[in-house]
Amino acid sequence: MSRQAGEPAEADVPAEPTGVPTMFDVARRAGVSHQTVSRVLNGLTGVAASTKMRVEQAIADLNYTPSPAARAMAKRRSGSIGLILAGRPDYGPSNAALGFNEAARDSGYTVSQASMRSLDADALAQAVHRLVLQRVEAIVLISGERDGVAVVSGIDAGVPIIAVASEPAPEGRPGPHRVAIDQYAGARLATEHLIGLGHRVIRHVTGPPDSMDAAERRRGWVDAMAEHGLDVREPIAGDWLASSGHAAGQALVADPDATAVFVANDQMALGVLHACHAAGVQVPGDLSVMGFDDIPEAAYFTPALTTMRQDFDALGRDVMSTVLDVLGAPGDRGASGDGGAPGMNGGKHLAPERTTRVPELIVRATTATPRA
Amino acid sequence: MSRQAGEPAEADVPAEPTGVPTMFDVARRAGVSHQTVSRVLNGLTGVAASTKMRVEQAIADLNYTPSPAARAMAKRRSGSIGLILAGRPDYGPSNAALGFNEAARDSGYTVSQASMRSLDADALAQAVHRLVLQRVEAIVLISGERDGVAVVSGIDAGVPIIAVASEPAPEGRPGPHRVAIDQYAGARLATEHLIGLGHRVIRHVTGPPDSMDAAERRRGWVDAMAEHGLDVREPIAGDWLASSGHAAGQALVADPDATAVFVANDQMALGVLHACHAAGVQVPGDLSVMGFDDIPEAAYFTPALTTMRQDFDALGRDVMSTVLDVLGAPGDRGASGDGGAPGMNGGKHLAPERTTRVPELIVRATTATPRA
DNA sequence: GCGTCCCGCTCCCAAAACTCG
DNA sequence: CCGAGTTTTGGGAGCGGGACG
Repeated sequence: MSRQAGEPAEADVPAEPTGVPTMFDVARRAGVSHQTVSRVLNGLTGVAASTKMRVEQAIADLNYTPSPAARAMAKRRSGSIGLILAGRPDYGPSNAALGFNEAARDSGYTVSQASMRSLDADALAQAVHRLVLQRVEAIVLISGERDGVAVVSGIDAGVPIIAVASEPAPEGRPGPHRVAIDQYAGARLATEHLIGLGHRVIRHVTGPPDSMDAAERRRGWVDAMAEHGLDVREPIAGDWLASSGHAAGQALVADPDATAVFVANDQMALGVLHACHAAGVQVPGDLSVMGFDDIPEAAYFTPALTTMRQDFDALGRDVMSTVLDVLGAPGDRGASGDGGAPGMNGGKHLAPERTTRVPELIVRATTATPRA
Repeated sequence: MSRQAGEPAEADVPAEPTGVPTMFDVARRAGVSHQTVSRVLNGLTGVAASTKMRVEQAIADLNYTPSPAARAMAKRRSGSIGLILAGRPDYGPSNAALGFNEAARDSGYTVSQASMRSLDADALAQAVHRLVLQRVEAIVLISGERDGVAVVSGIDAGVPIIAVASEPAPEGRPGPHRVAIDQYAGARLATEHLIGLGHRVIRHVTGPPDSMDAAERRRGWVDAMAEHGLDVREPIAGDWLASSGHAAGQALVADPDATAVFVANDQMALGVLHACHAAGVQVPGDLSVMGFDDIPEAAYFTPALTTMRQDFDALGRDVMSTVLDVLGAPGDRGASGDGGAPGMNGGKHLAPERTTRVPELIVRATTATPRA
């Protein structure tokens, strides 16, 4: 009886709804029960075609849309996935996140983002916690930091966690599900390209120590060199930023032996190029430079950068596909990964291809045969 | 009575909760009623310190966290804001989104992301629609497209919409709330820097026609030139990508008069630099080049790029601050902007500074006095 | 500080309507 | 015309918390 008094006394016909219409409003208008409305809403069978039509008409008339909160409460499923993007919003992560976002939407999931510039352990743990409070059904972590994944593994989130991580899980502690592009293979390809050109002394500029991608790229370089019987020189440490590439470049130009360098990402390669130019070192005449990522600008570096292209968009989709697998596999809800028999992923959603993607070599103008 | 039969006959003591604990579980454990729990949860007064402590202990013991769905339903507030990031995830938008995300979190809001690579009208309208279905309390659009804002203005979302848009609203149709960095002022600063150096023929490479930022930067360039009595040459059309900058650069090097160029963003400036290098045109000796944005790589272009720095992170925070204002101002819930008296924004949250930010000139090595 | 009702929807169960032989 | 078997539909009890009285 909280209705306003003084209404035209119209028997007991419930007044027209004022705020957002509910299922009951629709039901009344269609002359059916709320239950029937629920049925047509969820596409259940057992509703006469004519009734269904009436209900749909009423829904349209009222401009009714179901309340996600009520639905989530009743079904005990939020229908949303948490996404944590930690660190600088670089080309790779941003694009992977976008691909993931679109894939999630296509699968009917909503994505709740908890991004942050910082990648310290506390902040990360808090982000996971906030997402858990939100009752997301899974958490996706995009941040190549090894420690980040470790932090997250340590949390018993109660929901599956899927991380973009190119390194395999450490023995014994499975941790989150891992998805990635094969950095190791890409690095080998890059190094072999240089070797194939005839280079013998190929140096490497790494990414930051805590980056798994950086470690895998370095490992690929080491293995390729070793396999070809080439000397593995001490790598030069970088941090993904062009500035560190610049510093590395200054060290490189002082190395009389090096005829080529495999730089762990394009931004640093830009820095190297800059240093070479400043020092009068010709690229690729005096030094061949190889990048990694193929950011859109790479083709317009001076000279145009030879690099490894990665399909980040596809990576994002792979992540979502993994989420679906994990969510579809009952009994696997929890932070820890597949402790059971591998390969027996019996979810209703199966990733069409679970083979890891490999970066693609894009040859441009910074690599050539070494000087005679 | 849906309990499993065969339980140890233990009178009628409600069984220990099995799944996620609820308020009632907490209440029982603390020996209070469920809404006393609610009170301490919401920090309301009127709870004895001792009781409060018991409740808190119970909460901790049970590891209880309130259900956001239930709360949303009861309070009729989702506590979440929708974010649409449309188009390529470039440096600017990505960082603004990050800043926004962090600010939203700090304000206790959750952000539901609906991003997409495409920026066509339909996709955008659908994104808005999906967000509305999710009952977000406001929608933020980050995408410099004029049409995007137009599309969104046309939708009666029923919730406030805040767009990053550097152009003022067209007369008559206020549309969404607008927040931006002052592109016009930045462009004037850039142009004046060049003029101050002594350049007379300064050309301009624009961003895509539908970009508001591009239009404002162009307008700034035009006005600055005109005010100094300089000839306003036909601008060269670009699309933000380095490739278009490269094409523009090729046209530029063929222009014997031009001694400087103001390029609408750093990526295109990179393309211009590339073209200059290929054509043997010295920068800044023969041609001064000015960029816009100051992406992290700009300092390592060859030569290092003079450009205008924008604080995207702050922009993101400004957006959130505006959202808070709008949400705090009752009676303004709807897609249309402030039809009322401006300045009287009486929300409980007031942006500390609502003055528009201006980009900052970063002088590096691509600009100099024109050749004699 | 506690009882009570309500938020908007889903699920379980039963009632009604219809089909046929 | 009846009863059994099938649809189609409706009733009511939660789900987990918030606002009053």
